[in-house]
Formats: sequence, structure tokens, C-alpha cells
Amino acid sequence: MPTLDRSLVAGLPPFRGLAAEDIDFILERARSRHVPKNSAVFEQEEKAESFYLLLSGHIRVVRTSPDGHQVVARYINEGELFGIAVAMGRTTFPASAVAAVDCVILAWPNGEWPEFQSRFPSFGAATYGTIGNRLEETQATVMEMSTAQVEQRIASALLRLVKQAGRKTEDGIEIDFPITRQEIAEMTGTTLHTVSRLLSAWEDDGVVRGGRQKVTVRDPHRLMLIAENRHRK
Amino acid sequence: MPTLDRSLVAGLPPFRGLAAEDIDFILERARSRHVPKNSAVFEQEEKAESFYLLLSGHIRVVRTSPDGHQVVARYINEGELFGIAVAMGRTTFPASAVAAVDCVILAWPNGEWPEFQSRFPSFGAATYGTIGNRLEETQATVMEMSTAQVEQRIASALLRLVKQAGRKTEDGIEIDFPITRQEIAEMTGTTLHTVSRLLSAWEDDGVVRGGRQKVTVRDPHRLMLIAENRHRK
DNA sequence: CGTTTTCTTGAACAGATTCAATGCGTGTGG
DNA sequence: CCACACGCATTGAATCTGTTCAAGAAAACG
Repeated sequence: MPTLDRSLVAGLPPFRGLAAEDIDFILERARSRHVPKNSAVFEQEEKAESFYLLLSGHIRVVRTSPDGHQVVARYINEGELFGIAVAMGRTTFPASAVAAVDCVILAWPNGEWPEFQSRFPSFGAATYGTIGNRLEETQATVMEMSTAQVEQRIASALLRLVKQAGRKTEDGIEIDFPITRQEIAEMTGTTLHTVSRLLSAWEDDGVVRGGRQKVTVRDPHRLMLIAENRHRK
Repeated sequence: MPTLDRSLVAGLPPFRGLAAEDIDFILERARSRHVPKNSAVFEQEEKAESFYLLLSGHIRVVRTSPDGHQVVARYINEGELFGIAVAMGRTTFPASAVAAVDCVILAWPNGEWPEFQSRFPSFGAATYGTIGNRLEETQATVMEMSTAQVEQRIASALLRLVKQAGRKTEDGIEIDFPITRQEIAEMTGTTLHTVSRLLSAWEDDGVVRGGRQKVTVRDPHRLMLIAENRHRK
């Protein structure tokens, strides 16, 4: 197997500040893997054997409750670590990770973690920073779900998606992976019906443009006003 | 200033597995502090200069949104670390920490963190484990808020409180610190009115017993059925 | 003893869900 | 290659859970 090229990851936060040979050391221990659209990298409750980095594509992190309800916890963007249960001292994954499009990932056996951690403190720090950010984001979500109306939550979610995975088109900014109304509902704690209704209304207002598994934001500013509940009712 | 006695902390997770002299090393660098009821250890957005351990008492972690809404993110129990922004690479606190009762805390300057981390890996691991647990709990909260009814959420919250800070009385298990209906509402994303109504109804059923800033759970099992939505309506 | 904070409870209202029916796209199999 | 079935999306109507508005009672505090 040819060694992975360090240019693949050199710019990414976890590798920033590492010497070329350190990056090579880490990459030599990685396995790369292609993950076809809609297949899972790992499943909730599964024993965590590895941790991962998303090289390309988009991954949806989904939690399922005992009674079958699903919640989309987040989307992983290119260059982000995920499935880092080992860094939190967990033995199982708290959620499933599903490829939203065809993806390429790197995987390291958990056994490598302690060495990476101690040998490359900046790598460890970046990982813990990632976890910290996710805790912060998740708390922000709780806050939003406690205080904001559905309309505002959906607007915020779209803005976040557009920011993380927006692709400019002639028509506005399009979310760069297929996403259903149902999934938007699972991100915002509502039903696909409500999402559909609101998107339709916004489409009439020219704020967004819908499509099958597609959303394009045409007027981000107006969407922001909606998210902040400062728009004319 | 007399050195703190190592028996204060020896049993606690962050110190487990450390040699006596290591514990002393860490304690020598700590400052202890008394925090009167209702006063803040630190405030949201404040620059994080230290990290903390709660020796005794109960601390409420509160997030306030730009528009003034408050959410109770969690309660810190005796023996837990809190305000560990430094371990997540944050420079400010994402929430405020308020003493629910008179508390005693230890504080370490953030500058000590890197040394503790590298010198006592088990201390670092315990800290990261704490962060991981909180992320996990917070995601569970999101899940609950997305899928469960208010009644179930309040029941779960009470059960969690009772588990973490329950004190047995002749009448049932009492939450061991003053907590208002408003605060329960802020934990569960509802209003004090709804909390009050439900607690009143449960009191009529003999499941709980209310009081000013006080809740006693008399029938945890029945409360569990409510939390799981498996009780007769 | 008056003032403030906490808690209770009724009534009206509303946002969002649920139920139901239908339409539209797209990918697959005959 | 076309038809059709399935997954995804839309939209109306009815319903309901929980909020909001309003008024007051009870407990603590200075």
C-alpha cells in the first residue's frame, strides 16, 4: 500500500504545527477508506475501535432513541475528526455516522491514540478543542430549542448548513449535499410537515429555493432576520 | 496558608491512581475558596483564568442568551471539575456558575494545566472523560427535547436531580438544594407555569411533594413510568 | 408588618403536530 | 426504454399540548 501523501492533511487543524516527518508518522498509521453514499462508518452503541478523519464528502451524525426517534446531531465537514470516542474515554460510539455523499476517510486504531496524544501535543490539543467546540455547539442547540420558535430554529439550521457546506450557484448558496425535509426536521426537533410548510412559504417570499433533497438559500440576510425573529410577521 | 489535606480529594476520579506526592503537588498549587449561596464563581463570557473543583455544595451552570433567556445547563456535584475551559482550548467561559448553596471550591490557575496534563496523564484523562460525559449528556438532552413531551422531560429532570443530589427523608427522596419551579423550567425548556401545574398534579397523585424551592420525590418508580410515557393517562 | 419572591390556578389562545390525501421525481425492473 | 413503484414533498383540516395572560395566595425576608 502506498503511503498517503502528506499534502492531503497538512493544512488541517489537527496537523497544523507538526513537522513533515510527524505528519508522515501519523499518516503511516492510518488506513484510508472509501464510504459509499448512505452507508455507515460506524453505528451507535458499536464498540469504538478506531477514530476517523473525513478527507472528502459529508457525514451525518445520527442518534436514535430507544423508541426509534432519530435526531441529527451534526454534519461533519471535510477535514474534521469524528468518532473520537477514545479521546473522551468512551468505549462505544454514542451515535451513528452515515455518509451523506460518497466519502473518503482516514481511520486510526484507537491503540494509536495515547502515543499520538503524548508525542504530538498539538494533535491532542486540536482534538480536545474539537470536542470542546462540539460541546459548546450542542449547548447552543439546547439553548435554541429551549427558547426559539420552530421557524427560527429552522432558519438557524439552514444558515449553519450554508456556512459549513454552502456552494455558490447562480441562484444563491446551495447546501452541497442531499438533505431531506425529514433530516432538517431531525436537526431542529420538529416534523417534516412543518419544515415543508415553512420552506414553501419562504420560497414564495424568494428567500430560499427548494428541490428534492436540496435547498438553496437565495437571501441569507433575510433568513438571518427570520432566525433572529426580527422580520415583519 | 496551611497546605490542603490530601484526604479532601484522594477518592475523587481526577485523583484516582495518583501517588500521594502527586496529589500533594497538585493541591499545593490550588487555592481554596468559599462561595456564598447565590454568588457566582465565574460569569459567562468572562475570561477564563482558572479551572475549578467543587469540594462541597452544589453549583448551577447557567447560560444566558443575547435576548435574556436563561437555560440551566447542569448542576455540578461535589467532587466534580467545572469551568475547565482551558482543557477545551477556550479562552472564555461559555456559561456562568452560581452557587446553589454555600460552596467550597478549589481553583487552579490555567497556567498549571499543561503541566498537570503532561505530568499526570490520569488527571488529564479524567478531565477529558468529564468533558466527554458532558457532551454525551448534553446530546441526550437535545434528543429528549426533540422527541419527548414536557411532562416526560420534567419527570426525567427530577429523576436525574434526585439521583445526583438526593437526600433520603422519611417522606421520600428530597433534592438536596433549593430549586425553584422557574429553574426546573429552565432545565427542561418550558415555563414555570407548566412545571407548577405538573408538580401540583403529581402531588395530588402522591408521586412528589412540593414546597418552596423544594421537591421531594415520594414514588420514583411512578415518576420513571411518567418519564418513559408508560403511565395511564 | 409590609414587600418581595415564589408558587398556584383559571381561561383564552396559538404554534405546531397529527391525520389524511395527493402530487411529484427518479431510479429500477420488466 | 418505458412504466411504475417508492421515496420525498406538499398542503388542507382538525386537534392538542403547552404558552400566554391574568389574578391572587402563600411563604420568606428585612
